[in-house]
Amino acid sequence: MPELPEVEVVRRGLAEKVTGRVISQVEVLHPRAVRRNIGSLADDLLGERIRCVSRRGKYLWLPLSGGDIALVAHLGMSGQLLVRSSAVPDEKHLRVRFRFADNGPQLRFVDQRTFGGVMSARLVSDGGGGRLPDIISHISPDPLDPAFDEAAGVARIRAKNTEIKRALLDQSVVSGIGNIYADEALWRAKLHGRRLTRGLTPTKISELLGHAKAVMAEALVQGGTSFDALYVNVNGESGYFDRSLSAYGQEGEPCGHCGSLIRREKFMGRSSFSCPRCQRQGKGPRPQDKV
DNA sequence: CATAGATCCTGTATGC
DNA sequence: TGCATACAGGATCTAT
Repeated sequence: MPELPEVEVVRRGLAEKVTGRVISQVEVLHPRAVRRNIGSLADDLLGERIRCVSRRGKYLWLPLSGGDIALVAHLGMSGQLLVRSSAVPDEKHLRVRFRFADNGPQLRFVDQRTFGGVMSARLVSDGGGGRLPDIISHISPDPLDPAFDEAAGVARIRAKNTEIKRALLDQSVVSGIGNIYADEALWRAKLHGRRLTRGLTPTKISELLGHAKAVMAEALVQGGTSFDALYVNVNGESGYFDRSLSAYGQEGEPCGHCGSLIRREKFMGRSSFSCPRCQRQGKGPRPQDKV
């Protein structure tokens, strides 16, 4: 559920509440919530000061004062990063707790489904003057990144011989987009997710990326999207963008463009929502055809 | 190498 | 009422 706008809301909250603080204790309550560390999570983090909070796509990372290591977090489906006073009782699905040397509010990683996790990683060059954790070096820049190169993004999509929604959801092609915002961007571009990348003009793909950027920026202004209170900011509060969705979850509702009823289809083992009139699947070549 | 499908996980909703 | 099943789905692993 948390996609780029929701993760960015969390990033801003963390930047305000944990920047500059020194980690004094790491308590792992569920081993599955921690993976791919350099050494032990506690050994890598204890005594380190948090320099800032960075994000690429759906990944967050907190560079540490030592200079070469960061605390990395991914919320998965149901992960939450909460900043809570020690007086607040432990959440039912509390997985990892970070305490600080100032004895102020704790940082808690809470995750019902444990698809998410926290880990330590080495910082390496991102090839453009910045740094990012080595374990996410395969993740492409996201459309809200000031350094996002739209022409390069179009080229990466065109280089994939697959359906356009698959390409949009592939974080190594363009990051930050999940099932909700993919459906919203495709609806705005009047494209069916099964249309093939090879059958689309660079102009159309550029337009689609523009819609993805716009819809995620609009969602961010409203604090993100939430359906069931699983997604919350660091204070445990939900966003409001679900009231503004045009396609995702709107089965049977009239399309905002033409009034046809939004349909629901299975795609990649999950639900996709689209307008049967505005978003025609078309014919065109099949993915297995040679160029 | 690239792409596609299975898999992890648990709470909620639905059906019989 | 209670049990079984479907569903939510991002990223990783495995198979082709």
